Amino acid sequence: MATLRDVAREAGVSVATASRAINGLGNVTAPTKAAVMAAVKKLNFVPHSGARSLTRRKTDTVGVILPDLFGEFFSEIIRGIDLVAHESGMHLLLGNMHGSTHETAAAIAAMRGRVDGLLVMPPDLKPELLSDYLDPALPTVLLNYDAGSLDLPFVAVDNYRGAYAMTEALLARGMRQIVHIAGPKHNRDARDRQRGFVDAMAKIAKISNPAILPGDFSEESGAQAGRLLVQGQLPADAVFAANDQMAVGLMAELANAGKSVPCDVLVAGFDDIPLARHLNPSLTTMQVKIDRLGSTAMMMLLRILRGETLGGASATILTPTLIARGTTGGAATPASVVAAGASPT
Amino acid sequence: MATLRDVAREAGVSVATASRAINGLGNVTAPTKAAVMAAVKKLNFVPHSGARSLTRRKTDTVGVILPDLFGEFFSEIIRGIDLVAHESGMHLLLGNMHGSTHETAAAIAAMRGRVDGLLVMPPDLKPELLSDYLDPALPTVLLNYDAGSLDLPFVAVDNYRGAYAMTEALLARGMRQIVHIAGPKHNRDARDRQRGFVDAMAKIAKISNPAILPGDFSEESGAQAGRLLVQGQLPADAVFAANDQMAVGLMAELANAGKSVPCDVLVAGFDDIPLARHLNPSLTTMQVKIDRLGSTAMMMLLRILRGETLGGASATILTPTLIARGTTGGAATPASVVAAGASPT
DNA sequence: TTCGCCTGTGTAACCGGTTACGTTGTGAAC
DNA sequence: GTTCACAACGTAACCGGTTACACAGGCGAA
Repeated sequence: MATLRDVAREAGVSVATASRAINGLGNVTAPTKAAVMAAVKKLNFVPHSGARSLTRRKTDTVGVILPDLFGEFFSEIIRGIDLVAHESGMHLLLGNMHGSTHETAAAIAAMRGRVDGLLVMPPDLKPELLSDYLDPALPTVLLNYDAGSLDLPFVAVDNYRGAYAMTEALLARGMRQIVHIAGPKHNRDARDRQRGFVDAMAKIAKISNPAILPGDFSEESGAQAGRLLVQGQLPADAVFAANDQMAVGLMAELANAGKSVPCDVLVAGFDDIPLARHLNPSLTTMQVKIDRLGSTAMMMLLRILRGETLGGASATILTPTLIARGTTGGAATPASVVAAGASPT
Repeated sequence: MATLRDVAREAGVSVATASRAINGLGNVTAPTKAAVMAAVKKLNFVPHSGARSLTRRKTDTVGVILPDLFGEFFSEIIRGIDLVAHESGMHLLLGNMHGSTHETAAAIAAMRGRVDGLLVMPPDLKPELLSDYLDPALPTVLLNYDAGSLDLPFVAVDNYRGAYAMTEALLARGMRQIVHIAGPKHNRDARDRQRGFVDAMAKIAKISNPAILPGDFSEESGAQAGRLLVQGQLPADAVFAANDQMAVGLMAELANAGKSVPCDVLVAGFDDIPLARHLNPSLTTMQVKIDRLGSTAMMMLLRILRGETLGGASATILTPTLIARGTTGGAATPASVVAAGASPT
């Protein structure tokens, strides 16, 4: 592989001149520059970004550290980040904390010297731990995590208001026996959604201690809740699942038991996964624009890297929007609707 | 940020000794090593990977260059790659060619000095162009691309045999008027699938020139094909779409027209996207284990990086497996089946 | 003519690690 | 007591770029 010295020798100039010519800095005559460029072409020289980043003290790369997340959520976040990063010529270095606290520390440490900034999504991590791992000198934006006491910029989804709005909508349809299927206990999103549900029930319908079934965001846990419901243990005219996956499991179980949605019971989810609109009936849900989460965070990071101060914009809260579909008898999306996104092949 | 010299000074040793102690090389007494380690802790020193990779001439990073792919396909590939990379302590640098040839060259060039090897998925690129862009000195494995004349290792899906097998299965059910919805003309996968279909029809049922409708892998193009079919332009007892997305669009259109699947017509797809099992009826399809594609490629790359020769294993072909579901009246998967994969939140 | 000043270019010191090689000191063998 | 081998450690060169600074030459003004 050709180095800058090779190019300089070939062009008959010094490395300094070659560097200046290549980087388009001033103080190089046109003929000299042409000679350097010819040498570059001839040796097909590509600057060694590792070496360059050593002196420039910037890598044009941001580290993205995500938990063990697969599926649409993961790829949408990356897509949002990439969209913005690409415009600014930044690269993405992926780190995975694989669900373990120890790995999280390792993933963050491994980024040193490789990245200019960090985008971290630590769903189940305590803020104190997080601040131990994070390098204060490395600009960092948190994804889907309210840093609270920590003074770190973040972008998050307003799960509370989303759940509140969905509950309000169900109540507005006259439902009163609304059952909530909760997410994992330790998960912040799940807790906020549950709070939103409980508060809406209390404030709007004056119902305290509404029915809540346990769940863990998995399809199977939604199915379990469904089995409890069809056994008639719990009267319900509507079910609000803390995410779409559980709603899917729930609906399958209801269908097995001959229960009709939305005639016998309304169903609502949260997230608007691509599957939601294809269910039969299609699923009413709160739409979270996941790619926006990534792109917003990346934009914030870029501004920090440019030395701008975020000021009041150091925290961004994205509000989800309600998508009324068939499971609440709402505007059923025609089955022929065309899903956004490219084909998988 | 503390450097190695800081650590050495703090521990009262030379940089060489500090480096040896930290990297666990021999020739360091226990007390010296302890002193160095104490200094490391005190200054919380983390080696600068950029500088390290400059001398070591390895970065412990592989570049992953993908086309503009979103959704499940994208994330499954990454997941497969990450699984293997993580075990070997390798990092992933993401590059996106954003669908343009020019960007592809840029993405590859930007990797120089940042990565030890490359995983590239260039679905619509001509081999000649590819060889221009690729650095022969940089170990590269191609994803889902048979390099043909180029002598590059690759891992691909046997689209031909998959399509052949699916067609064979439809024929075995007594179908004879099988219509194929093709994918984009320039797409290799699509072409191979079409060939598999045509050959199976010819060899097994002695039917030449079977009916083929155009498509582009999008849901909408599947719906268009569906509209043609319900207008009765073309007699059909089965439809084999070149991917699942188109099958989804097709089925929606058939349902709109009151056609019953599988009573009036059988439907089959290709890919087994997560949605497939949730359709009503559930979709018969060829299952492609996408994560395997990524993990296999990564394993091949690792072997090359370790200096092993791949020998005969320089090309890996993954064979898809037929999943018979409701749309062919086959073993309908119970609706309550639990989907694999984590929840999106 | 001499003194600046400005422009184009070269020299060499970095960036933060790794490592070849040289130096020192210790104990065993003679 | 020498000699030698070997282990522990230090010095400095290097990886491949960037860039502060020095330097040479050309030009206009005094």
